[in-house]
Amino acid sequence: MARPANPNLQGALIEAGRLEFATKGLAEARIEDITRRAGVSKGAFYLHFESKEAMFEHIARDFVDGLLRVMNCFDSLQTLEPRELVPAILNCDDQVSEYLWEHRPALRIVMEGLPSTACSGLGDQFVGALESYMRATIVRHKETMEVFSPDTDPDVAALLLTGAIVMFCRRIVRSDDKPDFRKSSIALRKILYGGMFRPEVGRALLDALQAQEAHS
Amino acid sequence: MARPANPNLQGALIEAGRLEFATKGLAEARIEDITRRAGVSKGAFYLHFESKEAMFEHIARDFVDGLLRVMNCFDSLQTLEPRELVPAILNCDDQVSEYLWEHRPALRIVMEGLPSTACSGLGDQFVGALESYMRATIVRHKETMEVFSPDTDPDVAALLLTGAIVMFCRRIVRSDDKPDFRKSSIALRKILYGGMFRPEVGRALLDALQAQEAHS
DNA sequence: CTAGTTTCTGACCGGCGAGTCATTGACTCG
DNA sequence: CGAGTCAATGACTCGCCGGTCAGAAACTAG
Repeated sequence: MARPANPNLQGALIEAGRLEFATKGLAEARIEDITRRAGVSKGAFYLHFESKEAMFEHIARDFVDGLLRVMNCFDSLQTLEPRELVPAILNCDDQVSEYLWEHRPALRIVMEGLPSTACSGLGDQFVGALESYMRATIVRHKETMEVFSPDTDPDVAALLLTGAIVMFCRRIVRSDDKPDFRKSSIALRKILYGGMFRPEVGRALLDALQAQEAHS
Repeated sequence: MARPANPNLQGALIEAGRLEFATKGLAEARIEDITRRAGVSKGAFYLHFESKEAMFEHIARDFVDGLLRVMNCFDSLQTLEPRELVPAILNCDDQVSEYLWEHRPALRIVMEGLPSTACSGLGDQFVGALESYMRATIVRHKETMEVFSPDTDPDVAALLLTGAIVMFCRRIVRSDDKPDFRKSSIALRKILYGGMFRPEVGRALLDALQAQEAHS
């Protein structure tokens, strides 16, 4: 029973924060720049966020949660036959790439290290989450699908995959227009599958990748 | 002909700076903390460095220059027979790992992103330098050595290798005691060689890796 | 020892920006 | 319409820290 709050304010602030943090980082971003970009006064910021760091963490957490949700699509791969596998994998790759591309400012925020006390090692946490997700997925697939060659160490495979993702993220953050994710993803998987999978499975998947490559 | 300057002062400052920057980052590190750690007064800092940023850049550049120098050992691989190759490669891996381990504080500094204006994208520059170094090496080896399978794209191979290195750097920065680099390096190369090299070469190198693995 | 020179010290200054809060004014209800 | 409520404002405060510089200290030459 009084002046109602502007329902878009928090959203506008967060969007402005994403952009400011993405270009300047936590330390260099100024609250007044964020609020100016959102078209409100400085005081309004503190109606929605405890502090600059709180907003930063909010944005980062949001992004990582969303990403992990999207990445769940890899779980559905377990039930597939090898022949259906390649298109399904590439589809997952597309979804993840799309999410990353859509959320570039937040991605950029998260990719920076930040060893400060407040939001200690955000980039680290991000990469760590990716890596353990990849490892878990690989272990599960290794148990249920019999495609991995038996001496492929899930830790090492996870490291390689995560490293590749990190490099992709880097490219996404840096480039101004959308790269051809599909192409890169095929090229990468060709190398990885040749090295990680049982020879017969690897060869089959490689052929399937080749077919997809010609197709697109 | 007057009071002689303390010859260790600059070195002590740099060492202190490395440690402070490594734990707190550029923005959070305080000049007084650096000088206190070095056992000198605040003013002494400005006898040797223009500003905080200048010292930061100095430390980072030093580290990257040294790393690229160490990585030149990969150049000598071109003249080797496939049979001698694996021990030589692992030897190079050891040298690089050793350098990274020795310079952990500086590595940590460089791994953080820093989108600020002053030292824009230090981590980015570092990874970029690594990637283009890897790409150049791969291209050269591809021309002269005939081990790569013809459809291995140097860009993609460089991306994978660089990603792996970045993940290694991350592990080095995080761990308190020295990881077993040799073991990880063998496991990684097993996967990569299976996927990137001509089948006959790949198999030979894989066997050699297996032998090295048993040996250590 | 003294004068001259350079290193090193640390109290001080100034600017900057996070966070505050008295005030304004938009809105609701009766 | 007027009283009451709460969102929103932005001038202000305050602490912090990068950077300075007058002076003390350390040393040398003669």
